[in-house]
Amino acid sequence: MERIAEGEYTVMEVLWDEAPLTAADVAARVPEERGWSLATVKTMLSRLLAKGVLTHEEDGRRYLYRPAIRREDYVAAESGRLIDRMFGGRVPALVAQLAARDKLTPADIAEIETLLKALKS
Amino acid sequence: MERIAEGEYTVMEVLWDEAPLTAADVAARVPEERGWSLATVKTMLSRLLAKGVLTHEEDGRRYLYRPAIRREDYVAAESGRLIDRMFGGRVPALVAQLAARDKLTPADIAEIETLLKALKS
DNA sequence: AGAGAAGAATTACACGTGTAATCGACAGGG
DNA sequence: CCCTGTCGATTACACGTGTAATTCTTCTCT
Repeated sequence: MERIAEGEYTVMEVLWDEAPLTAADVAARVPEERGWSLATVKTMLSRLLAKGVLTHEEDGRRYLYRPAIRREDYVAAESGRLIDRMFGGRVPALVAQLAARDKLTPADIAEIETLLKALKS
Repeated sequence: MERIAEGEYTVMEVLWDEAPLTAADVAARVPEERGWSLATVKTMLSRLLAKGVLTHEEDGRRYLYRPAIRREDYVAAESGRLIDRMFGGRVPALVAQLAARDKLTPADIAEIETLLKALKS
């Protein structure tokens, strides 16, 4: 699967959330903080099309864009890459890391335990 | 903390594993698959120095390089970024993701459970 | 002493990315 | 029917990154 840059990912998020959308609609939904012009958003859309992670269909003289890949798939691929690179592919090493850094609230812990328990049945 | 590119990270790994090292030593320890020339490794070292994540001390007419940041710190920062970006900062969402993708072996599950149990005391 | 090896520093260059501006086509309002 | 705004397409440009080669300096061996 083609890699998606960080800025491009912002655009994908918009479309994963709601699709299909026109370029203008996407621009309107991109988080304020990015402060992007419509032109910038259009560049992103072209590049994402070129990467094959978006498709577009014509709607009069504009396009409606929609994701060509599923968010879960991409997220899974990216998480996998990180776990491989930084934790030797060992998920428990990641969890240990988070624990050591106090990134786990008691609620998180409980939730994860429930989740794991369900897996074993 | 300065961001470290993927190739640069390879070099950091070498030095986190063993330091201080000369440029030639680092080059010798970089994984074969990268197929890097000594020149390339030296470029990486310079850039990492410029980013402030390495330090060097003189040893005769060459340098000995060593990490200026701790691996755990960098790994924590990167994992945090991923979890924020892709899982809205929710660790359980990440774990659920991994579970849904069968990324968790029974051994992993057991290990994580033990880990979490230890946290609650 | 001179030549070659070994180091770091400098320069190179293509590709991806963030961030647009500009261009050319067309549609709708006056 | 023409102007103006709206589209997508094309072009721009600087910075980071992967991947070196070249240059300048100094040490060492003959």
